[in-house]
Amino acid sequence: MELILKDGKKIEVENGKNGHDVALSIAESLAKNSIAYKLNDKLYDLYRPISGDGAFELITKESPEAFHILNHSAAHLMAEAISLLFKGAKFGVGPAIEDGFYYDVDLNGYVLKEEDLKKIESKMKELSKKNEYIIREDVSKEKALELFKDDEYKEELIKELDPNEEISVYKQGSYLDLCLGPHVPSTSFVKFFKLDTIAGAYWRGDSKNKQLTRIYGIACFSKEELERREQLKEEAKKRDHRKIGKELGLFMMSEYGPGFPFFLPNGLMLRRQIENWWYKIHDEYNYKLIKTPIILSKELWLTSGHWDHYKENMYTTKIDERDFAIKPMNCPGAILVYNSELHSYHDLPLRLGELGLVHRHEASGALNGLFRVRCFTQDDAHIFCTREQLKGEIETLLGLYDKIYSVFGLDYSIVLSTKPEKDYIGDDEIWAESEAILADACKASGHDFKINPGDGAFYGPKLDFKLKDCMGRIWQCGTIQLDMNLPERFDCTYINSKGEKERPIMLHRAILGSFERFIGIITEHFAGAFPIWCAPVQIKVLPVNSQVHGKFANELVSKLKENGFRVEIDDSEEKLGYRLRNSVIKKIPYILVIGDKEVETGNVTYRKYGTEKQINVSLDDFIKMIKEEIDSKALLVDPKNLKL
RNA sequence: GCCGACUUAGCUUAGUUGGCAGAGCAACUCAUUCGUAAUGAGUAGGUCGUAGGUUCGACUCCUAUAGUCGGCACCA
Repeated sequence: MELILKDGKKIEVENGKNGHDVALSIAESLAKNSIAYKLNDKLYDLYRPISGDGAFELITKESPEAFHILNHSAAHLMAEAISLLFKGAKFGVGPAIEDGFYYDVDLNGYVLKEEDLKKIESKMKELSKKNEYIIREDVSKEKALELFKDDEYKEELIKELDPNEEISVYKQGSYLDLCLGPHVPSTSFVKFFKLDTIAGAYWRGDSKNKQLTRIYGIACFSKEELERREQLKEEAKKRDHRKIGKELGLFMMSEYGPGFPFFLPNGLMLRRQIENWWYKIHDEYNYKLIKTPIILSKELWLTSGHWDHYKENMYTTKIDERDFAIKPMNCPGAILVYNSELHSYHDLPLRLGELGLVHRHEASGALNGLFRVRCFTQDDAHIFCTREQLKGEIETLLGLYDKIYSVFGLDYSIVLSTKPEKDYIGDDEIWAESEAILADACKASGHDFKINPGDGAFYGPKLDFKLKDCMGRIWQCGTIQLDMNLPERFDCTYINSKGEKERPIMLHRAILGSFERFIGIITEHFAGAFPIWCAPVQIKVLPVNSQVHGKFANELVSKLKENGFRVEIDDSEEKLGYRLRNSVIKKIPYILVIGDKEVETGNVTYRKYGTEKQINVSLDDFIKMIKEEIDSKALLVDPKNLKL
């Protein structure tokens, strides 16, 4: 049989071993819009039909799609192994995911152990060696219900399918699964894999349902690829902000305050640099900066609607017999500031910025280092403007976001979330108009964006900013949200040019999101090797012999401090190599070694983090260089090329 | 909150069927005074997360509880 590829190339299917099955499988694939494959020495080249006329294109094994198909088949292989090892096991769903696959299984109350994963893996290897063909079959709904009558989960899924459509099932050996496909042609494709974690997961993702046992794994086309992915995980572990935070003395947690982080001297120094810079930029962008109280009365939260909609997540208290709540958001405070005086259209846009400390009672199981905490500081702002000013405001904001993210070398993408299907407030017309304004502002400032239909908040559409760190992980940090709710509830107004009261447009926006989380993200992004402008300690001075060079070294420290640098000296009576190592481990940007040579000439010898070169320059040149590096907010090292 | 795992010195950790809790790093002391990733010797440091229980005897087994971690759900 001959396959025609997209580029016109033809491929002959050889009549080798199992030639019949191969032809059968390809014929099926053609008919069912599934995948076909090439039978020769490279068994794992996958093809997909690009039209109904038998043309195929190559999906290289490097492509995400091939990886996806392989992992989906690995999920089936695992399910087959489980069905053989655990009689009566029932199966939920088992899809491929971005970095592997999982299957949700019901083992009748049996608690799966780590050792069981090994057993399942061995069974999978055995089945892989058997090289069972993965055959697709289309059956009627009745037939499908009959086939899966012993599995209530599959049954439930089948019942929801269109009775007039045929239902596809995939079979390999004794194992049969309800599945859309596609799959690799036979089990031997799934050769390099690993099962890594066992977790609980609600059936159909609903916490009202029973929890099934979810087993996660990963499959690759080669041993090397599998090892590479394992290594990436190892690297991520080394960058873990909880580990680095401890090593560098950035922050700590205490069992006396689960989810409430403590900032340690180094962590606070880092944070102060970012805060100072944030304040400075917001002054430049004509924000009015405020600080509003953490505790405010119940009535305020009733007016804002938080008491009714968000009460479970709010910390409440009583003061002098009156109910209060600790703010979970800064908006009402900012609105009180806005409403504290009468505004004219000349005042707008009014940008009220606040580094606001909020508390939210997050579920205990949601807590995660600095990524998910119960108290955090949002880099918040509430912008009050007229309808006409909206587009310009958004464009300015997009420029501001660019400026801030680029300092950290973080790429980002924008997602526009639009009107929910139901339970939203505001006129459809205003929704449409503001969605268009958000989209236009992105386009006008040259930003691509994706649309997430129906994912807007009930009170307005929003732009979300997804940051990508050096390991390719995505973090949602920034957001710009239009709010049609609170200005109404709090009766915010301004006097327009005709002397009439008018309702301003209100935007919520945060760039970093929360300081805590953002510091967690950049700690992992930089693996603790922060750019010199925000590094807790910028320079470490090491006298070769503290008795001989200590005095000179201390004078040098004073001079550097006078220049505003964050400097420490290590004049302990240890060998230079030992003290040098300690400074490198702490990821201090510059190490100055002071010995006879330096004392004589007055020059300094520095070693920059990430290099081993010793560079001798005059003190003035060194100071000038560091100042430039701080002012330009240069990265210390390429975060991707760090030796960890 | 739910499922599961984990919790041993400041940190990283060993501890085999229940029988005196062991190490490396850090700290401290002494010697060493040294030019780019760990000088050597010694000292001290533990109610084995917490509270109960079983047992002649519990770090080890059981129950409860707290915290952490991996997921799920949540993130108006």
